[in-house]
Amino acid sequence: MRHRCIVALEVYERRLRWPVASSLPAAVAGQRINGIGRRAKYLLLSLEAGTLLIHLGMSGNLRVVKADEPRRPHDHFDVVLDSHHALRFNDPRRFGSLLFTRADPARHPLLAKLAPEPFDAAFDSEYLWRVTRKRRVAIKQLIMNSHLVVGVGNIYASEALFRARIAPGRRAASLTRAEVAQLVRAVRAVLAQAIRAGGTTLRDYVGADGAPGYFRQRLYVYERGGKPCRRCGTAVRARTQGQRSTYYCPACQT
DNA sequence: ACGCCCTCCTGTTGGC
DNA sequence: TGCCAACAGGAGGGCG
Repeated sequence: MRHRCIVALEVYERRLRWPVASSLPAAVAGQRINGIGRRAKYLLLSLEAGTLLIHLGMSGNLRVVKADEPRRPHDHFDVVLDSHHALRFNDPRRFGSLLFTRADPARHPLLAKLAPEPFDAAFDSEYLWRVTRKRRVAIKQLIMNSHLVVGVGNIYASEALFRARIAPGRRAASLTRAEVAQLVRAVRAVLAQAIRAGGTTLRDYVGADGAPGYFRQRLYVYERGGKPCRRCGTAVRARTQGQRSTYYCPACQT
């Protein structure tokens, strides 16, 4: 992928989370991929003239396929490479996005205000302590706020809080210093383990090679409502917070 | 600045 | 079996 040239960008469906700019194929055709990066959940393909930003949304996936592989329903664009392969984006719900910027991608409006990465030194317990003070919002919703910390989606928010033994409905400001420190460690641990397992396949998620992620087998609470807690045996509870499902153990998490 | 709620879209699941 | 509502991995935006 890296150092490959983009032969063409073929867009089959422009109606993604943000409409795909019609100028995009011409802007990236013939460009070399100088580097591949990531910021929060945006994939960054660094080209000579700018940067392609790809977001998978909830149901998107990106796979490397042979360029002549027949298209399937919900295949929305192909980044065709000079290796006779294509980076193919499929997304039934079309919550994903494809953007291009000629400027520093960090200054793109969608990236400029993003919080530190969980593995950055800047995301430490002092930082989380500071941003949780005076916040009335529930801690689970706070750690899913990408303006405060990025990368923590609905699954990992429940899992991190379980591991930190903090009830998801607690107001952020009620956390003690010790709990904040524990939560920073838990967020990092959960994400590190999930990455190692290849992610979490609930239904149809696959990686670029088509393989599912195996972290689902290691989930302690997510999607386990009514089942016994893996630590204490108490029935795991399900509830809704901010229109998202939340799972927790009422005994382990306080 | 903050918190709450809505929205985009399609596919699957579960209840009746 | 069929129908329909609820729900699903994200996150920007509007409003009070």
